[in-house]
Amino acid sequence: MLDNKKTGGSELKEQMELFHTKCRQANLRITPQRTTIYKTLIESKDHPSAEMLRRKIRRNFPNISLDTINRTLLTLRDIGAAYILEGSGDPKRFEGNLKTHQHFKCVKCRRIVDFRHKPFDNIKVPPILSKQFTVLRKTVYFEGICDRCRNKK
Amino acid sequence: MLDNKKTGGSELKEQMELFHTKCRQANLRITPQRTTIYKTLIESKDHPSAEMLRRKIRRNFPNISLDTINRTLLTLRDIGAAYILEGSGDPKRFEGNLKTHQHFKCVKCRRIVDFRHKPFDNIKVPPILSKQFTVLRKTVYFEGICDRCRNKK
DNA sequence: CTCTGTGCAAACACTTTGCAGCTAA
DNA sequence: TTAGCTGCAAAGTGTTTGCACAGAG
Repeated sequence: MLDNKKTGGSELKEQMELFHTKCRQANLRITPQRTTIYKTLIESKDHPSAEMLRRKIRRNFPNISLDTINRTLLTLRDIGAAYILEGSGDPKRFEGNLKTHQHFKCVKCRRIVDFRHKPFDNIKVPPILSKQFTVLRKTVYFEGICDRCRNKK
Repeated sequence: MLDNKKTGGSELKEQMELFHTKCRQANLRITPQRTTIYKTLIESKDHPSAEMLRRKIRRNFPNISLDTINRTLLTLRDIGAAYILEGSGDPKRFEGNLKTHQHFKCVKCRRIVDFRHKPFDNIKVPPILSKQFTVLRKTVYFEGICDRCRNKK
């Protein structure tokens, strides 16, 4: 992370215990695979895909299968221990409206709703970014459950 | 779009002319397929995927192929007439760090960089959204070219 | 002992690529 | 005429699913 303070070394152990508690609460078994996958994920600073994780994990755990990693990552998301940053697996969705606006996406039905909230129109690129990168697009993004899906069940 | 003003009816014609100009500037031919795809895209309020567009277009243009739609959409993006909102086609990328922070993504190498800009930590959900939807995640997101890729060429 | 998790293989969905024929300019 | 575009088919990549066995609780 840009501009990051060092995180204490014993924090990891703490986080793993917290994770195991979370698993028990969700009635999930604590398996070596699950533990390794979670540990490798939170130690990774590169927002890994399943395949990227597999490469790291296989050094110590040669027989782990990609399916297990995929399934486990989705499980982690379901219990709120991780989230998907990028790449829905769903098809690409295109926007042709170039006027500044923002988006809300329903995680259930995948509907994407445009909205316009003027205070978001002119968010500034923080200097820490513009110093290093060329920013081409900036946006404020919300995700959740839409009215239709909430009313369904 | 939530909270939208009506757009004038003749705006479409204007936009199509602008598009054709853009094509000529980019040395792209103006084909019936391209015209239809662009027109259908900007008339769609649902951020369509290639497949969703195909269904709409096939009513009037039964023989259009999905590949053409896919290719054309990428072309539209390349000339800046559209952009990809969602679904990179790339594998899912996971985040295990649940502390509030923001992301920058390089569109060339797909590197995702964390950063922290405190003013973004507590963006408020606009009432127009919270009235209708349950917001689970909110974030400020930047996209562009990272230092490494810029220095490469 | 029981029931969830894992690994394997197959199925699936989406996207990309190569190529021959077509067409806008 | 000729470069770029389209449609088709095949290949490629990532994800999901069904099933039998293994292992956590």
